[in-house]
Amino acid sequence: MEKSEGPGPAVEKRRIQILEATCTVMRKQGIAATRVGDVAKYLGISTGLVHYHFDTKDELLAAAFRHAAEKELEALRLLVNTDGTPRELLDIVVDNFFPASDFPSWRLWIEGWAVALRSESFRRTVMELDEAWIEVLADTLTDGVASGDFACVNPRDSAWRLACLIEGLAIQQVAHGGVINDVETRRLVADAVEAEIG
Amino acid sequence: MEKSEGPGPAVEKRRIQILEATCTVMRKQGIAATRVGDVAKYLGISTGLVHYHFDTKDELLAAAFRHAAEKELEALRLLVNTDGTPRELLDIVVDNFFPASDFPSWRLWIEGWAVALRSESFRRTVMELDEAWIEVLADTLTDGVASGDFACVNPRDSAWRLACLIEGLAIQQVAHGGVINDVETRRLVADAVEAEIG
DNA sequence: TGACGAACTGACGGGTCAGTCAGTCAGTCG
DNA sequence: CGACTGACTGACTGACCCGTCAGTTCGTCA
Repeated sequence: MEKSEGPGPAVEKRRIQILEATCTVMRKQGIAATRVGDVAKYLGISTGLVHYHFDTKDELLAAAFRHAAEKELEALRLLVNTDGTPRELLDIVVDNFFPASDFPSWRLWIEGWAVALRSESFRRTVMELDEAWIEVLADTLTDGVASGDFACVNPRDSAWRLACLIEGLAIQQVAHGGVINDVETRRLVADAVEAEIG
Repeated sequence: MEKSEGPGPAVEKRRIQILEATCTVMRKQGIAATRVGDVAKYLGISTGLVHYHFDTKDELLAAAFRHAAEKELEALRLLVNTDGTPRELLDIVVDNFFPASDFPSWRLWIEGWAVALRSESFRRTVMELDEAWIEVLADTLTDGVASGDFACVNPRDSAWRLACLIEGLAIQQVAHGGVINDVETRRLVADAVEAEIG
């Protein structure tokens, strides 16, 4: 068998298994409080094995974060890749973005932004994935403008504003713990959406 | 001298000195990477003395964060407490909020939100201070509406939307490191401000 | 002057945790 | 079969760092 074609499927399987375990632990304990030992214990393997697949803890955490974010993005793209009026698709995207729909993910992102301040690999991941999200929103708006459903002056600007608004609201809701409630948040976003496309 | 009136001025002075040193270290190294020893070394004192004034590291960090945030808020309130048209005051508030005007503070806030996910004392501080900021913005808008300068349907809603938009943009700019540039950010905010008060 | 306590020191205990390493074991190839 | 390799273990180490504590200094008050 040819050996120069990189790691075999068994190794790749183990890598992914470790990545997903790391995601689970990160979601439960937070990125900063995730220990290599916790990941190993979760899988019932040794810490040595984790280090066999990932040289350093930082590398492990960054890879796990990217893995989680890419899976989420892929799921969103699948959702948008359906038939539907521009308005329906926009609602799907905004709903998916929404804090309430998936608290753990927002918690991960909020921590991710903080880690990105000091870690180059996190910074790149967070930047790429965050932009990709906004790109999906921008495409949806652009399509709607092309079909005459929406009347944005500048769809890309609208996408950035809506995305950033939702991020900010997510922080208020997730990190602060419900100063502003879910209903109110949805109303604020809905009004902003109307203002952008109206 | 009466002793039951709490700690003397010397002690209070030392407490504040330690708090501000902690802020400096936190700004430079980040909250998570701030050690008690670093604060002590910065002031040329022993770690024991830091613990003499603050029982635990967590208490120190939370108090330092609150101290910094309250000082910033006070500065903003002073700025707004001047004469000026509603429009001028609004510009002052928005400008002060702005990422570019004070990167280190935004970095501290971004980390603060992440820490708030796990720390009750941080959560309270971040929540109170964040709301106070938004309150200042809301008051400015409300005054403008009362005087007939602005035409917000609901000034409080507008304040929340603008504040969250700016927070989201700050993350894009500070954590990601300039995907979106300063000029573009200002334009996005300016357009949103016009839309809200127009 | 001497007692007293508040402010302060610096060495140290104790716990945590990332990463290492010698060695085991199962599967594969010649 | 026997040599070899790659996946894996688990005990260990070395570093880090929080919080403690016995002891020192110094100002104040009786």
